[in-house]
Amino acid sequence: MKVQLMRFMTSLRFIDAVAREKSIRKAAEKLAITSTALNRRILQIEDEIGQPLFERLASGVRLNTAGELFVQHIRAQQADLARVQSQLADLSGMRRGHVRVTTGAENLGHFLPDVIARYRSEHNAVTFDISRQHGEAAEAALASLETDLALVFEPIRRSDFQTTATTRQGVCCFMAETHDLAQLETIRLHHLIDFPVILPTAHSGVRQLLNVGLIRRNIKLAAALETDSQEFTQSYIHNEEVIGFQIPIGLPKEMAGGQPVNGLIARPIDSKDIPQGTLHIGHLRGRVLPVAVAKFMDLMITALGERFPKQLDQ
Amino acid sequence: MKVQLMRFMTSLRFIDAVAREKSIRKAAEKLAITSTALNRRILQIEDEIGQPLFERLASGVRLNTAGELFVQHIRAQQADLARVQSQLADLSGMRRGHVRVTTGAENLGHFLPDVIARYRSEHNAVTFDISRQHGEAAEAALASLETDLALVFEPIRRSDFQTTATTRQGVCCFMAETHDLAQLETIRLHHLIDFPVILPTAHSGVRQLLNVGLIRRNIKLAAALETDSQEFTQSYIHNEEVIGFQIPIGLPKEMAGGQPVNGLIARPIDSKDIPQGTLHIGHLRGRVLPVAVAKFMDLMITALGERFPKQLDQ
DNA sequence: AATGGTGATGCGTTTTTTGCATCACTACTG
DNA sequence: CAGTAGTGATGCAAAAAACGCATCACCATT
Repeated sequence: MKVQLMRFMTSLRFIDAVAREKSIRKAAEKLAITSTALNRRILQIEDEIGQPLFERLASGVRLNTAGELFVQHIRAQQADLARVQSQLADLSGMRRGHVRVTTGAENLGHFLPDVIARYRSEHNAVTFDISRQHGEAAEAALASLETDLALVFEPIRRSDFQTTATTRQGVCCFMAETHDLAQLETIRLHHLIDFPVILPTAHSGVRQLLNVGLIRRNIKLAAALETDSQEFTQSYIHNEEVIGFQIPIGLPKEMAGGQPVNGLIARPIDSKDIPQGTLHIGHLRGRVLPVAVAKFMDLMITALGERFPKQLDQ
Repeated sequence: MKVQLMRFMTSLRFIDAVAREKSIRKAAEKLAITSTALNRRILQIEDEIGQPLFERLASGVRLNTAGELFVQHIRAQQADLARVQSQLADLSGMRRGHVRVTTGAENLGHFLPDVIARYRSEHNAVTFDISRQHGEAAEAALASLETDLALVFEPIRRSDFQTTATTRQGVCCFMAETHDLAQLETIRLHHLIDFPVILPTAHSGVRQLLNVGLIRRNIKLAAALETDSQEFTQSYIHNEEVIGFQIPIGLPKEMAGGQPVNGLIARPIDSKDIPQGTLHIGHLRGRVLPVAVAKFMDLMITALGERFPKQLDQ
């Protein structure tokens, strides 16, 4: 499907590209034009604005204060144009659109793929961008309009993050079903002592919750590895009997329910040891979301409610 | 003196112009280009959008639903660009900008001229557009981004009108200082019976307040004339001893204080007969105002507070 | 001093936009 | 019912704008 690209936006898109690449020549290459053409477009806009938008350095260019303001305007403008296009598509019955979601690692394994497949089965002209960013970066991506929706697990830092739904999630361990601890219904932190574990990376919400519990109970774990790749953790467990950590939404449905899947099994950690965390779905406060984005968000919330009927808050 | 006109906005401005003129040829004339050039620009945009924005009629064109949406986007975009330009001017110390104010007739005589003169004495690179519209039309002008600020005297109808300050205003009569009623400190409605009056037009806030009182007291006035021109009323009073109506903000300061000015004198109507009305200063809810606009609004509120310290609400 | 990177600029070429003339259509009018 | 005056659409040639090449000037690093 060939996307029509609003020619009246060309100069603005170019400026945005240069701002991102911090170099006219590099941006020109990405945009498939010559650096001279791009350079002159920028000079022309700067002339119309009445002041420069970029500082010229030996190594390229950098936005100055005016440029920051203007690029912010450009992005807002692009986002609003996307919203309008989405509305237009909606009223002509085409159900086109584009949705950009930023999420932590937890939701990449099962939740998001499921929801997106479900959404696209009804609206297959809607396309998606999924990017993986932890908490603060995800919120920044919202603010700079680089993404439309964010799923953030603990904590929310910025006031311009508008939460539309949350669900409480307790941390689980998962391990080979032959592991000693697999016998227990619920795991206490002290059980984990001396078993090797794979920890999520430091800036993930799961790790931060873990840390709270470990400090409170004054427990040190034998961290064999540190990664935020759930895939890696899962396949590594087949090689060495380590314990991984995850929240229920990051596990297959049956595993979250306590059943073994592919030789792996999950067990909840006692909430007396580790408090439950909150998974937030939200967008930039004050934005009017494109139709496709709003509908996808609704579906995510519905799906969340189906999986966690008791924990969902709207 | 609009020098450089953001070329990247040209097509959008053109569409806006056609939407306003409801005719490609008429818009083309205003824009000083040929109708063919304008026509093709519109066809091109419609092609990029993927659907027509205008219905073609024998008498010209009219926006369709998609067009309405898109033009709304264009106006929002223009307003935001103005805001950014204003901010850029602000940070380069130029204090440029443009402010569009819509107001009822009350404020055109003294209040707005005074405030604008005061503002421009400090920021003479800021330009103004003053347009005169009663209540509902003023609010619609805000919503369609045709104006930045509105001063509306009674009542506010739309929920997207964001009030930033209000002041209570009681209706006054004004007349020749030789008029019989000029003796009274306060005027009751029944005093007015049998004196000829000049009424404000039906859709003005003052007239509507008057009507409330007249109906309540079951009084009919001898309306010699109906006009919303304060100028006309004032000069007519010199020819025939009629009584006019106005709120304090529409009168010279001394006159509002009870002093005669140029042979005219004002007297308040008893608030038992006619309730006080509310003058609202406001803008479109959710808009981030350009720097120049926001500062001008602040000054208006300050000036309002100076003239009516007790009645001001913020 | 040499090198490899950056953005700016003169100039001829290509692409886009514009204006003129004209068509096709519709509403109104005598 | 024919005539007229208005509308938007389109083919084609001219004008304007954007583009690409070659090159300059500048700066940091080697």
